[in-house]
Order: sequence, then C-alpha cells, then structure tokens
Amino acid sequence: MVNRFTLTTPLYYVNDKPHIGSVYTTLAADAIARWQRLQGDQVCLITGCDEHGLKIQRSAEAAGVQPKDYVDRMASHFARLWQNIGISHDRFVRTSTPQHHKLVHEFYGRVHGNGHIRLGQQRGWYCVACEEFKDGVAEDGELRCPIHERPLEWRDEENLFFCLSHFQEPIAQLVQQESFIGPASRRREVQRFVEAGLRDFSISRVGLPWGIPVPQQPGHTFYVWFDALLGYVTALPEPDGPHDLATALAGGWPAQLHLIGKDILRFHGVYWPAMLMAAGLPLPKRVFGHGFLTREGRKMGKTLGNTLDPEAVFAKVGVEPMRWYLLRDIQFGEDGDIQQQRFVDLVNNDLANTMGNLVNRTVSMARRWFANAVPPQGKEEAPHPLIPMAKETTNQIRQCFAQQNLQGAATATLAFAGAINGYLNDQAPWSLIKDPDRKEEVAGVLYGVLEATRLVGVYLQPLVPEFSNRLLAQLGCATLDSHQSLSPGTWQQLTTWGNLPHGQPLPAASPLLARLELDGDL
RNA sequence: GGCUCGGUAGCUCAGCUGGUUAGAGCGUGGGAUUCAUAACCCCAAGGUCGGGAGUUCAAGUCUCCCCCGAGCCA
Repeated sequence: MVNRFTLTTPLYYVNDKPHIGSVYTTLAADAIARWQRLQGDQVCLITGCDEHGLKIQRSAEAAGVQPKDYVDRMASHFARLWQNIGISHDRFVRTSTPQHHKLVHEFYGRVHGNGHIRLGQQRGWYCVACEEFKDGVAEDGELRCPIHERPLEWRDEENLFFCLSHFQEPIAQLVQQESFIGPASRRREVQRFVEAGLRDFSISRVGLPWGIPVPQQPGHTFYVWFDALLGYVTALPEPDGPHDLATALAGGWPAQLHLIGKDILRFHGVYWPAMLMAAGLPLPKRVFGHGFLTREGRKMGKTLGNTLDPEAVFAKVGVEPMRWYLLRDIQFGEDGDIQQQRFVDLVNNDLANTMGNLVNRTVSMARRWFANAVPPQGKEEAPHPLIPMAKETTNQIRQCFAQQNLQGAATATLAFAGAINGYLNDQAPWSLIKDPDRKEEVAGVLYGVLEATRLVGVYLQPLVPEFSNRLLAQLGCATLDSHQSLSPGTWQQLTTWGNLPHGQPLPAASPLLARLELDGDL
C-alpha cells in the first residue's frame, strides 16, 4: 500500500510574468515533492495558473487582446520557466479550461444544495488589484487601497454569498490544531482572525464576463478566489480521463500540504477549508505559509526597480546555485533577504568548496593510490568513526523534511560534509601513504570518506538534484531520478553505510561546480 | 487604534520549560598543510543579548513601561 502525497504551490495569478517569489515557492515545493518520492510516496505535485478576474480582463484589454489569448501567453511563461529550471511537477492546472469549469459547477452545486449559498447585496469600495472589498479606508477622503495605493471603485451590486459564518465553530477548531497551519507564528494570526468572527463573503460578480458563469444566475460569474482554490482539485484527475469530483477525490485528495506565501494564508487556512466543509469534502492536512523575499534589505518592486527577473538570474548563475542559496540560507517560513555577496559566498563555500572539493580531493586520492577505483574497506577492527554522524544526519534530515525545514536539511548535510573534511585532515592519508606498510590503513580511511561522501550526494538529491547526481556519478554510483517515486525502502537502503562497493571504478575527477565569479548585479 | 511576530557578534540568524566563562555560518585576522576547485583543517578578535524598571539566590530567557522594524485586523 503506497502512501499518497499530494502537495500544491499556489496557482499563480497570470496578471504578469513569474517573479522570484513564485519561483521560491515552487522550488521549495519541488524539493519537498522530490523528498517524498525518494521516500517511496506516490506524489502529486500540483502547480498551475489562476486565470480569471477583473484584473486580468483589464490587463488583456490594455494589451489589446482577448483575455483567453492573454492568459494563454502568460501561462506559457510559467510553464516554460518550470520546464527550464527542472521543476518536477506532476500537474500544471489552468483555471480557464473546460475541465475546471465543469468541476466548479459541480462543486458549487453541492455547496448550494447543502444550503450554504445565499443572495445578498454587496456595497463598498473595491480594489481591483486585490480583488477584494476594503472597509475602513475612508478616513481622510483618500479612497485608495492601502496595499496597492490605487484608487478604489465603488460597487453596489447583487452578489451571491458563501455562508462562511455557518462554519465558525468547525473552523475555529481546525485552526486550533497545531498541525494545520505552519509555521506556528502564523497560526496565531489566523486564530485571531477567526475568533473575531467569520463573515459571509461574496462569491460572485456581475458585469464581469471573464469568469466562470454561475448556474441559474444570469449575469453572475464566480469570484476568482472561489474558482481558483478549486484548481487544486481540478488538477487531480488524469488529464485525458473524466473530470468530476469523484474522480478527483480518488486521485489524491485531500492534499497533504498546501505551500503558499504568507499573504494568502487566510484564503487557504479559513475560506478554503470552509468551502470544502460546505461541500462535504475532506480537508487538506496542512497549510504552510512561507515568508517574503527582500533584496539587499529592501522590498522588491517595480517602483523601486530592484526586482529580480528569474529568467535572467538563472541564465546568469544557473539553477542549482540559486536553488541552494534560497533553500539553504532562508529559514523556510520566515522572511528572507537575498544578498548578492552572501549568495556568491555561500555557493562557493558550500557547493564548490566544502562539498565539491571534498569529492574532488577524495576521488583523486583513491584513483591515484588504488587503481582508479574504490579501495577495499581495510581491516574492520572498529566501526568507522563517521558512522554515528552519518546515522544522526540521516535522522535529522528526515525530521527536517517532516516539518518543511528545508534549511535544516541543507545545513545538516553541510555539517556532515564539514566533518568529513575534518576527518580527512586528521587522518592525512597523503602522509600515511608514504609508508608502504600502511596502505591498508589508507584504504580504510579513503573508503570511509568516499562512502560518507556518497551519503552527502544522496542527502542532496531533493535539494539540488543535478548537483547531487553529478556527485554520485563522480563516485561511479547510479544517479537518482527524484521525478519518479522510488520503491518503498529504497531510501533506507541508499542511506545504509557500506552501500558503496569496493572496486567500483571512479571516473577522473573534475569539479562538480565552478566557483562563481560575479561581475555586475544578478 | 487593537492584535501578532521580530529587535542577540560587521552580516544572517540559533539560544526549549530562567542556572557554569552567550553560540553557529558568512565576513575579518593569524597559523598549519599540499590529496584537492588559491580549495580543506585549526586558532583568534568581535556582543553592557533595543532601552528602562521589577520579580528572583540567579534573566538574553519571566512581568510591566517605552523605542524601532515587519505584518494581520479595524
């Protein structure tokens, strides 16, 4: 019985091309997905695009194209980027597809049938950029959205409302569970929001053609959020199979994990589970809201002109260095600052020096003194001194991934590599080898170091898969494909000491990663 | 205005239920070494733990007030 693990990134709003924040979420999700596959889980990593709403309709108008053409183009930017940087998603869902429409209708039918939809009047100031009604902004006569600093638009229209208030109690209980919202610091915020009392929210708009029509309500289309969240479910059925709720549910629902930015925590931690309750569907197990990225201490934004264009960054420094930097240096969940100098320092220190050079020096010695192959283990008088730390590291990494602590997994691996380097220096096989009588001892030392290094390569697979595979290949080992599920138990085997066969040929050493020399800005 | 989370070495941060000389990584300075990608290893300098008051035998760690930053809600 295989374990299923469905996880999602947000469905990115295609108002614009992908930005570094979306890349960050997606890289993290990819790392977790790869980890679960390595554990033998049947993983479904869902990403995609959210393509409806007034903002998109207007962007399309501004660009002088039909909304559908506009979103097609934007969605292709996302799809291509994920392809280019090796994201291992299993589904790429788009909310403007007929399959999605069908599912939204079916879902709405259930919620409506269960008595959680009512008609009401929505009056107020609306921010198109947020796609939300704002209240309490009319203090100084300046009717601007506090977030977008754009003028608000007055609305007075008949809307359908989702009766969020029906779920006050169950939602309060849900967000009280420690495991439901992570990290803990953000759970409290949501709790307070719920305690303040849940109010029904409108789920339809009138006069907005670019949206999914509401059944039996001519002129109404669904509010983007109501339709977008359902994309997670739409994504599940096989692309060429039937698209209905039953199939979707059987295909991996509920999700184990929704990975999102902290800005949309409320939608995922409150509105979404209530919607699912209203339809009588199972709830996701966990919602994790990570922090935002700044650059050199400042918010990134078009007005400041300090945004990082993902395509340009990856073209300049490659995927794996940026991936390592983001996952290793930023505590997942907290805000993080991208600093160019630190990026270069860490990539060079960690990837090129500590780990890359470790492989390089080790393989060189083994090849030189042991006929281009892995030496024998030598006399087995006592267990190898690196074994306890190897076991400890294996455990740490498992615990870290279970809590979305990607930084912890990265630094545990790094610490192990550091210990191997230290051990190597203490043993100084390059000195021992000068005494022909001690060659067997040297063999033991080098075998242990090569084997420990192999473990480093295995540990790195979910974090930096390409680098990991170059490392493993340098040791003559089979590479890993973390785009596919391993059979259960394989990870256990991979992380068992002694897996490296002696006599295995070692290819000539070449640097795993060249040190970065950045001139100019990222 | 209410609430939440932060303010610890130059930088990014660890420090659980209060208890020996406050830790790590990066950066900086020095040493050692040559197997290796001027890499690796070792050592050192550097902090009145935002400010103030209090509780306690003892506070970065608890209480109160204030200042600064980020955010949520009004």
